[in-house]
Amino acid sequence: MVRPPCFENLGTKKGPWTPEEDIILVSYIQEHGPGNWRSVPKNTGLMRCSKSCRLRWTNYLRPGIKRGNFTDHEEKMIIHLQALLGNRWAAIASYLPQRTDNDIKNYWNTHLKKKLKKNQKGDGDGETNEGHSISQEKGQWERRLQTDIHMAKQALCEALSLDNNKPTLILQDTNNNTTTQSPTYASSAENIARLLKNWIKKPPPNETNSGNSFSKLVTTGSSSSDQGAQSSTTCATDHHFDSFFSFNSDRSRSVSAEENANLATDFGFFEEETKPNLQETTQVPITLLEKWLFDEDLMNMPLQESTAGLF
DNA sequence: AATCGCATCAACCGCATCAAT
DNA sequence: CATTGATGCGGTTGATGCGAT
Repeated sequence: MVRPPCFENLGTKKGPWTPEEDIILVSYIQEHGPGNWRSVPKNTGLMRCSKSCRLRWTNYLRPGIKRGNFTDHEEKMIIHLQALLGNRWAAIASYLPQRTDNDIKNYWNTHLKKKLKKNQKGDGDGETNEGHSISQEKGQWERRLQTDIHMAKQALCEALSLDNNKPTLILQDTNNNTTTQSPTYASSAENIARLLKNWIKKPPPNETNSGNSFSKLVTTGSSSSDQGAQSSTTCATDHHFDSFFSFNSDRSRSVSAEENANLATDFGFFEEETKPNLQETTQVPITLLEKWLFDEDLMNMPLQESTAGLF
């Protein structure tokens, strides 16, 4: 069969997204929810292919995503998970709910690879090199198993979260008080607000250039795996994970729920009554596997040692 | 100040997989 | 079961920024 090209329509726009396009996309998703990407360009008039819209949303505009400034812990996790799972970025990203697979992939290729090489030259016996070589030895089924366990857990978590008809986002403040909020596009609104601020400061000469300058100005937003695109429920699940894996030292989750709400409201992304509600939530107990996976000491241990008990 | 080369990261592309019919 | 369309994933590319010269 002949697969239709991604850019099904002639005249489909490529390259960096403009603020206008972002706003259109966010508004549309706010109204209709993520998914059914095929219909997005049709219904919004965006001259982008469905794939491009999905990617833009999942990697950049989706709420609850953190960009740049990888913490030491995140770094270790990525190294550890990469050794374990290989280049399965989506699977790795599912353990770092605030990060997108694309972000992790980029970070791996630009920073961590080099770091590992350096280490390899330096002491030849670093934690990570060993992990890497072991990953080669580990059979594919083992990797699959690792991911499948997580997938199953995620599915379960998702199923549980369906109890609450309204999907919720879970936030943790500086006092480690966990709160939830209904899904909003606050982060996206924040992105766009910031972006427009810069946009106004630095009005681009024309539409084409505007995208470029804009894309460099915006530094927030980007998600975990593409799962984020599936539904706001999944998004809630991501935050669920994030909240009970409170390993992330960089807890400065950019903006609080309330700040988000205000910002987004200021920006007119949702009506007053749809402002995020802060409510309490139950914590999901951490599993042994995840305990093992995220244990700080284990992360510093050569992989072979740390996996000894599992296989 | 101009040029060059490297680093970074958003976005693209093609293939794989899933789901509907 | 086969076909087809939609979505997900991972590798790669290209535009841009930035430091060195």
